[in-house]
Amino acid sequence: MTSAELDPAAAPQRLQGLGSWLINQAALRAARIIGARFGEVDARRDQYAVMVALDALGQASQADLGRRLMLDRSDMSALIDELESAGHVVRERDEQDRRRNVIRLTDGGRGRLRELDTVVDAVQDDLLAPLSDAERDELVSLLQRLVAHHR
Amino acid sequence: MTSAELDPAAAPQRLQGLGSWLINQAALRAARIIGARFGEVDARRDQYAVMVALDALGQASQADLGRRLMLDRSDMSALIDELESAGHVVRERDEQDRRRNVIRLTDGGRGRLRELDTVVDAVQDDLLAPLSDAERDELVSLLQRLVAHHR
DNA sequence: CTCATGTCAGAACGACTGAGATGG
DNA sequence: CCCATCTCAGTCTTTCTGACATGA
Repeated sequence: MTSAELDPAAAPQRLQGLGSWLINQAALRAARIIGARFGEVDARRDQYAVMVALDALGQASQADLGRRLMLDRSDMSALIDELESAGHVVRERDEQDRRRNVIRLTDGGRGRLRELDTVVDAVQDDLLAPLSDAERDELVSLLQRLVAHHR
Repeated sequence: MTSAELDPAAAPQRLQGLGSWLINQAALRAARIIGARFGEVDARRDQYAVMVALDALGQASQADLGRRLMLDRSDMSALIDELESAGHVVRERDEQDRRRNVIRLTDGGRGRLRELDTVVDAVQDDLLAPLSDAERDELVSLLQRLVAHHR
């Protein structure tokens, strides 16, 4: 009998052994931590994801960003609007394929990204606090395979 | 260079190494699978969680259920309403503490729970498909510790 | 007076849907 | 013609807030 079983207000074992339930609970915790830390600097997770992708790719169309980040095209419009009016990205028509908007990070956007990177580091440390470095790698590896499988 | 790096529409490595992002992506996948499977039998995840908790505890107040399952007590009202009108639970005033509602599973509710258990098994197999049994245990164990730490 | 409980209305957020305009 | 991209308006779902009445 472990001490966990003695917790007077714990979820039932049957749920705690369920991957689907645990993943949802973990995501709930992650969302709260992210919401708190990102809220302090007036940012959101999806904005950060877009900027990371743009930093890695150099440039991308909105549809491409949506596919890579699993964000809907319709939500991407408003998202890019925000980043553009904040001066973090520029949006230009692609002259090779004039349906596309080419999105690129501005210098200001790169600065903002570095700022958010420190926030993300803090989120990671907070969220994964109970795990050792090796365990964090293990968790990341397992989740990578799980996510990669469901696409 | 692994094959994953060659995926033409993959999220950037920087995001894929982020526990918080991966957990959210995994939760998104889980939500879709759960939504699909539970939708087929006209059920939802939170209804299942409540019934599992009641089956384990015998009975519980709404506030207690909310604390154990991380559901807001304001949302618990409508949730219990649904389960009650479906005949899966009964809601009675606690005569020892008349602020509380005592919730208990009905026989019909226990039958419904067994039905949903088979759905949950299918969800687990689908969601955790790419992982071996040992890896599933490892993932569950890591997530348990992560969730337990953030309460 | 305080705190906990249950109920309610509504806000906030994220994910999604359908339609239209433009262009390859 | 068909298909992809972007935009817009709006829905659906889950989570959360604030308020209130009741009662320990």
